[in-house]
Amino acid sequence: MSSATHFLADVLKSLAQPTRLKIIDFLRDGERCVCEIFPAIDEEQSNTSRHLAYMQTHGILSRRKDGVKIFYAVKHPEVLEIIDRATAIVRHEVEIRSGLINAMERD
Amino acid sequence: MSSATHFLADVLKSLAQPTRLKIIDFLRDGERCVCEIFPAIDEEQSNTSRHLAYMQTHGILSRRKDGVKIFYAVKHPEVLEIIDRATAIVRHEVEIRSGLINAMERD
DNA sequence: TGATTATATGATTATATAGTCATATATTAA
DNA sequence: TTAATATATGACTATATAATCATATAATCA
Repeated sequence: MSSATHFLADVLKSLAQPTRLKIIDFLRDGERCVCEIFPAIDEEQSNTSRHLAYMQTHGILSRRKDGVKIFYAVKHPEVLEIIDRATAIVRHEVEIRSGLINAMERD
Repeated sequence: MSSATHFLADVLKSLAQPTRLKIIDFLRDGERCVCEIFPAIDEEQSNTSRHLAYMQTHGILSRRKDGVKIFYAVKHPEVLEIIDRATAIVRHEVEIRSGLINAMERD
């Protein structure tokens, strides 16, 4: 299997996790330090730190150090575009499935 | 954690796997039966069948039966848009990283 | 220097995932 | 009815993942 396909899968995998999606959503307004991120998303500091490191390693987030604080930011605008399109798919699917439920109820 | 975030993560997870990416890429031209898909991507029939079922369950692929054959197709155009944007991220990252390697070699 | 704050990481556990082999099921053809 | 073909699935294994707790490291401040 080509390494490009694996790299592509890894980029998508970096987004395909609830805690990471919450982090990215919180970073929509711009860069934030870890100390702001983990309380905002209501996750443990250590777990948040691991997910941030994961996304930075996979090229999804940038990292900047200022004193003791580490600031992370979304690195590519495509990340937010991907999430917006995936959200559109979720919306379509919810519509389709609620339509099916309504049709069943009419039977 | 909200169920919408989990649904969103599941949609992205359906795309974030090398074998599934190969399947989706093969389906870019339109619907294909399982018997065409698994030889094209060079995977076992059973493994291919599982990934197809996974993506159909998660709303990524549509499924149509015609005799013994089952035809699958990409259900939402956003799926291909997502993959194209993730590919752009991969390209940017490869550029950034090869730039870093060149800079190291100049030192 | 010693205390405090911010972040990262080792060790561990529970769960999820991908893949394989063998086999079941369903449809069509002979 | 039997054989052949297409697809799905049970059982299993190896590996990856997410989360937690405790602790290490690094920077700043008193």
